[in-house]
Amino acid sequence: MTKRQEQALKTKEKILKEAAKMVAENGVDNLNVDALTERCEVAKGTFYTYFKHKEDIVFEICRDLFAQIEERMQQMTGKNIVEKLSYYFDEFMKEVERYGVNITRAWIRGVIDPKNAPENFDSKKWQYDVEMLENILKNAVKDKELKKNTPVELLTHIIISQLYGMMTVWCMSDCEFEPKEWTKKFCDVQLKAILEKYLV
Amino acid sequence: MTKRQEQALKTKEKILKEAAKMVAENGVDNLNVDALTERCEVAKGTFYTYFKHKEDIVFEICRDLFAQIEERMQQMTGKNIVEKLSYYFDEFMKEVERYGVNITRAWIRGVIDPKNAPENFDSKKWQYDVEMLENILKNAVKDKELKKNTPVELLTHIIISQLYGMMTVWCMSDCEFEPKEWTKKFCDVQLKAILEKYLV
Amino acid sequence: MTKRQEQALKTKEKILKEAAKMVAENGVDNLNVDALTERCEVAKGTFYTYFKHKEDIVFEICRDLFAQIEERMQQMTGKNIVEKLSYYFDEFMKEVERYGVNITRAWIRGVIDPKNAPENFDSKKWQYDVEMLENILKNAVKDKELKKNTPVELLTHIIISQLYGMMTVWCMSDCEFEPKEWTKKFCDVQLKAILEKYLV
Amino acid sequence: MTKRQEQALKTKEKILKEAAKMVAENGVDNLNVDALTERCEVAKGTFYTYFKHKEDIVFEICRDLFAQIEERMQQMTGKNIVEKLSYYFDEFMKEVERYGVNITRAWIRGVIDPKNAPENFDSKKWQYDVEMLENILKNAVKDKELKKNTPVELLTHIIISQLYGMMTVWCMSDCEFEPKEWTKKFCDVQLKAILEKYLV
DNA sequence: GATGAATGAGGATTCATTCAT
DNA sequence: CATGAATGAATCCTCATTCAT
Repeated sequence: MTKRQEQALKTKEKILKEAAKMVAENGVDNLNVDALTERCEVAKGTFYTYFKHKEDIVFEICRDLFAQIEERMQQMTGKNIVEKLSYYFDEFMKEVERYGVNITRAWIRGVIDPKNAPENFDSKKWQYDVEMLENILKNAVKDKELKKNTPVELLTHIIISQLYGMMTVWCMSDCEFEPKEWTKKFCDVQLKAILEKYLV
Repeated sequence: MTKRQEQALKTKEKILKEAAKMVAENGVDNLNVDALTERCEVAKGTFYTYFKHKEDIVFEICRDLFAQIEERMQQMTGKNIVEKLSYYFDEFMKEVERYGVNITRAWIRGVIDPKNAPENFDSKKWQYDVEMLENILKNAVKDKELKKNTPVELLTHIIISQLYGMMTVWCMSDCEFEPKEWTKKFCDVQLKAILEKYLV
Repeated sequence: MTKRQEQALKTKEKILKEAAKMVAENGVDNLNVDALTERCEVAKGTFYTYFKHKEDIVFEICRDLFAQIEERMQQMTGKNIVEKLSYYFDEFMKEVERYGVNITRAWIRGVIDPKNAPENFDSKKWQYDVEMLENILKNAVKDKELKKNTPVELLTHIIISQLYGMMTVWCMSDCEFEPKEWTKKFCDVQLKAILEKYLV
Repeated sequence: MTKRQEQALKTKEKILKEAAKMVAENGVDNLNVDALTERCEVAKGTFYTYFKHKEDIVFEICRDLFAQIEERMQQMTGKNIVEKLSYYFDEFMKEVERYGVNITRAWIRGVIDPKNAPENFDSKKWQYDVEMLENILKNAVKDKELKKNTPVELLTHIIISQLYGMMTVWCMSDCEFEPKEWTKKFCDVQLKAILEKYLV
C-alpha cells in the first residue's frame, strides 16, 4: 500500500468514524453531509469519493458494528451450544450498548426495510445475522451436541426474533433497562427451554 | 351532531383511510401531504384542519390498528392465562398481517424513537402495549391464576420483546414467513416454558 | 376567475417574463432558479408551484415566443402564397430578433434534441412549425393557388430548413447580420425559384 | 519521435476516439471526464495532460469531423462550380451522417454560441466553414466561372445557412429523413436558381 | 507523463406548514 | 370549514479541475 492509499484509507475511516459519532449523538435523521464533512475538515465532495449515496455510510457504520461481533464469535471454541449462544447474545448486546441507541435505531430502521438497502448491499441484510446463527447451530448438530432432527431453521428464527425483539424494545423504552442484564435473563430462562429437547 | 360536523368527520376519516392505504402501498417514506390530499380530493390546507403535524396521522393510523386489538381483548373472559396470552399474540399478529408490512414498519419506526412522537401523544408509545399486557398478568395474579410472587414486570417485558421481535423479523424478512404460524410455535414452546413455574 | 387565481396568474407571468429577460441577457446556461426567484421577489419554492422542472420554463418561454407568430399568421388573408410565405418568414424573423439571440439559441438547443423535451411537451417540438407551414401550403393547394401535384411535404421541409438555417447562422455569427434583411433576400431569390413551377 | 512521445500520442488518440464514441452514444450532455477516463483505462488526471478544458475535446472531435471534409475538397479539380458545391454539400452531409446525430448536435450547439468556444479556438468557429465556401466561390470568380460582380459574401451566407438548416432540421426531426437524399434535392432545385444569374 | 485523492463552487428540488380569502 | 398560493428551510449531489506524489 502506497502512502497515498494509506492517506485515503485514513480519510475514509475518519469520515466513517465521525459519522458514527454523529449518528450516535443525534440519530440518523440528523446526519447530514455538510455538517459531517465540516467536522472531518474535508471538502463536501470528499464524502462522495468514498460513498456513492448518503445512505451507504449508515450501512457501513452498522455493518462495521456487527462485523465486530462476528469476529469475536470465532473465539468460542470449547463451549457448549448453550454457552455459545449465551455468549453470542451477550456479546451482541454489549456491542449494541457500546454503540448506543441511536445507531441501533439506525440499524433496525435499515434492516426493517429491504428496499432501502443500497445497491452494493447485495444480500438481504437480515440474513447476515441469520446465517451466522444458523452456522452455530449447524455446527452443533455436526458436532453431535444437538440431535440430528433439530429444526435448525426454526430455532434460528426463534432466537433471531428474540434478539431483535430485545433490541427493538431497548430502543422503544429509550434505554430504560440494561441490555446485558436482560440478555442474561432471556438466556437463562428461555434459551434452555427452547433447546432442551434437542440437546443430545 | 350538525350536518357540518358530520361532513367534517367524514372528511377526516377519508383522509385517515386514504393515508393508511398510501402507507400500506408505498411505505411511510412516500406518504406526503400533497399526494394524500390530492387523492382525497381536498385542498392541502384541509389536512391541517384535522392534523397539526404530518407525523400525527401516522400515529393515528397505527393507533387505530392497535386499538382494534385492545377491543378484542375484552372478549377473553373464561380463558386461562396461557390461552389468553396465546389469544393475544394471535390476534395481535392477525391484525398486523391484515394491515401489512408497510404499516408495521411505520409502527416500529415510530415506536423505536420516542423523540419522534408528536406532542399530543403524551405517554411513551411502547407503554401502550406494555400496560395492556401488564394488566392481563396482574389480573391473573389477582384472580389467583398466577402466584403472588410472579415477576409481572419482568414477564411483561419478556413477552413484549418476543412480540416485537416477531414483528421486526417479519419486516426484515420481507414477509418471508407466516406470522400466525410462527406465533403458534412461539406460544406453544416458549410461553409455557416461561410461565410454567409461576402457574398456581 | 377569483382574485386569488388572478394573483397566481400574475405571479406565474412575472416569473416567466423575468426568466425570459434573464435568458436574453445571459443565455440559458446562466439561468438559475435562485437568482430568478430573487429577482421576482418570490420564494424559491414558488417557482416550483408553476414549473415542475427548471427545464420547463425554457420551453414555455420559447413556446410563448412562437405562439405569437402563429397568432399573426391568422391575418394573412388576401395574400397570395408567395406573399404569405414571405410574410411568414418576415414575421418569424422579426419575432426572433425581438427576443434576441440568447433565446433563439435556447430554442434551437431545445428543438435540436427531442430527448430533452419535458414530459408535458407532448408532440415533437419541431413539428410545431412544420405543421403550420404545411397547413399554409395545403390551403394554397385547396384554394388552387398551387397545383394539385405540389409536393407539399417536400416544400415544407425545404422551407423549414431554410428558416432554421437562417436562425442557426444568425446565432453562429453572433448577430453579425440583419435577420430581416436576409429574410428578404432569401424570399426574393429562393422562395420564388422553389415555388415557381408549382404555381397555378 | 521518442517512445514516450509515441505512447503519449496513442493515449491522446485513445481519449479522443473514446470521447467521440461516447458523445455519439449518449450526447454531449452525458460526456463526463470520469466516465471517459475510466473507459480509456487511464487516470482522470491524464485527461488534463492533453486537454486544458473539457470543452476542448468536444471541439477537437467536431474539428476532426470537419477537417476530413476539407481534405476531400482538395480533390475537386476539374469540376464546375455547381458540381463543386453539390459535391461539397454531399460530402458534408455524408460525413455528418457518418458521425451521427449526437455529434452533429454537439457541433451545432458549440457553433451556435461563440462564447462557449475554448480560448485556444481563436477564430469564430462558424467562420471555419464560411471561409472554405468563400474560397471556393472566390476561386470560381478568379477562374472566370462566375462573374466579377458576384456577391461572394452574400452567396456564401445563403449557402451556409442552407447547409446548417439541413443539419439543424435533421437533428430536430431525430433523423427522420435521409440527409443525402435531401441534399440532392436542395442542390438540384436551389443551388442552380441561386447561382444561375452569376454564371459566366 | 501518469496518477487519483481532494476540492468546492454551483444548483436543483422537496415538502411540511402557514394564512389570507 | 375549506382553499391553495406562497413560503423557505433543509440538503443532496455533480463534476470539472488541481496538484502533490
